[in-house]
Amino acid sequence: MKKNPIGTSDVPTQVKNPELVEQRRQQIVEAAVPLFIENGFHKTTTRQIARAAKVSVGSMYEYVASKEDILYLACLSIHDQVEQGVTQAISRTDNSRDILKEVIREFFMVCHRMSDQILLMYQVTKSLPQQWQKKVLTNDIRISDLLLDALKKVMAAGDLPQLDEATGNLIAQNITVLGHMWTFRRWHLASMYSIEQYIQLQTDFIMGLLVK
Amino acid sequence: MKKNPIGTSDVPTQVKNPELVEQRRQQIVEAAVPLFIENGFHKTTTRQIARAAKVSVGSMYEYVASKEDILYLACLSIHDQVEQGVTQAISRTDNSRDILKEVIREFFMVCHRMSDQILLMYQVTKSLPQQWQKKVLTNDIRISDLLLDALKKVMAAGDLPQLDEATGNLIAQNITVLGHMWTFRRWHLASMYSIEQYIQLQTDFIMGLLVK
DNA sequence: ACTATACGACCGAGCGCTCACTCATAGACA
DNA sequence: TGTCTATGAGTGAGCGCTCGGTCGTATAGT
Repeated sequence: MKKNPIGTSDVPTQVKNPELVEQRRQQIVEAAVPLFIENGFHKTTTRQIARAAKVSVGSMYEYVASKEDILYLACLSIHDQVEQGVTQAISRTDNSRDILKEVIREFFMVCHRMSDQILLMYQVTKSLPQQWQKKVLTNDIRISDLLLDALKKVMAAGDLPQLDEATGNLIAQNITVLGHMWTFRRWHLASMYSIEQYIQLQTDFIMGLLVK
Repeated sequence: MKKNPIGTSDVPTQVKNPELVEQRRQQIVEAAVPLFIENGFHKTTTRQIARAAKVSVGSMYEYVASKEDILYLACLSIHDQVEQGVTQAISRTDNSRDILKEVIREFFMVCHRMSDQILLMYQVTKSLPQQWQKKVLTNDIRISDLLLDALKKVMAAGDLPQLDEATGNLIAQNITVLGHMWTFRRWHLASMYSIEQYIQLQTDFIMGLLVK
């Protein structure tokens, strides 16, 4: 089930050989993402990307129809990494007690590691062609759904009160966003808390332990 | 204490008359913000802004040194509106019981009203000149501090357990971010909850009523 | 009251340049 | 020889910003 989002995507290419497409696109995206993070999407030029990817401009455009395509591929790739990180983390903690707390911790650590990339997504989603915006947003929600699964497991085990669908869903999304918060408020948060403290406090907050 | 952030700012101008600067800049910003929201900062041209503001390009550049200046002024203006909304809301609920809940509701309603603008800020902050990025981020934190004040009032009234500084601060920031969440996940959230339901559920969540 | 001078806001054609994208050609491999 | 991939100089559309100049009004001089 190693479905790769870059090769099999809805982005057209001139090149016949699928493995080559796969490989070159990875090359391009891996070069582009740091540039986007550093300079932003709009200030990054296609020449820069090509140079960093060690491909010629012309060649690059064999694998991609526009600069925006690269951005889209980058979003897919980032999302894929986050999702992998989360699923791995979840499977790793599957049979422990306190699954939820563990999952929160692991998810937050993923956010911590991928801080810059997640932040990038917040900035650029609106710059994508309409048709892809929705796709990227939907992807984002898939992550929340993974957390929701964990939450449901805990509920099923009877360690939590039964919550209705709407409430459970919201909590899952809250966890996601509080993880992201560490990325887009990092500048300020990190001056007050270490990532460990942050996780600790937020976990307590989520579990409803802080107030009352 | 009607300190206006646009006229008295650190953005240089060629024009001598301060009131005129004030007025024209407002004109420009009011024209620019909807364009930025609709097309993004980079895809909006200076000509478009000038046209929408009913000023000539040349004239516009008498009040502003660069396109980025306009973005900065826009950020200041948006922040100012949010802050005003929040302070007004707080003063309005000052002597009621359940201050915190009221403040949360009012803040969330501000986020609801200013959805597009807040979303814009998330996208563009990184496009600002370094020197102003920090300023904008710091502004953002001032809002959290307003919420923190409300929280402290409640704690002082004994209606909440005493929380240490670090914890209280985090809760205030969480409230802020959960408000913002309604703006950048609105597309998905609004399909499940009305703003009223959202406020209700999030308030319960924040007050620690949902879990356990 | 009339003219001369100065001032400062306003204007918009156009300059200089950047950058996404193309295409004619070359190379690799079967 | 024919097919697929690689190349990078070239192109032109479009952009932010400038600058020489106009015009309305205030002030000074007579």
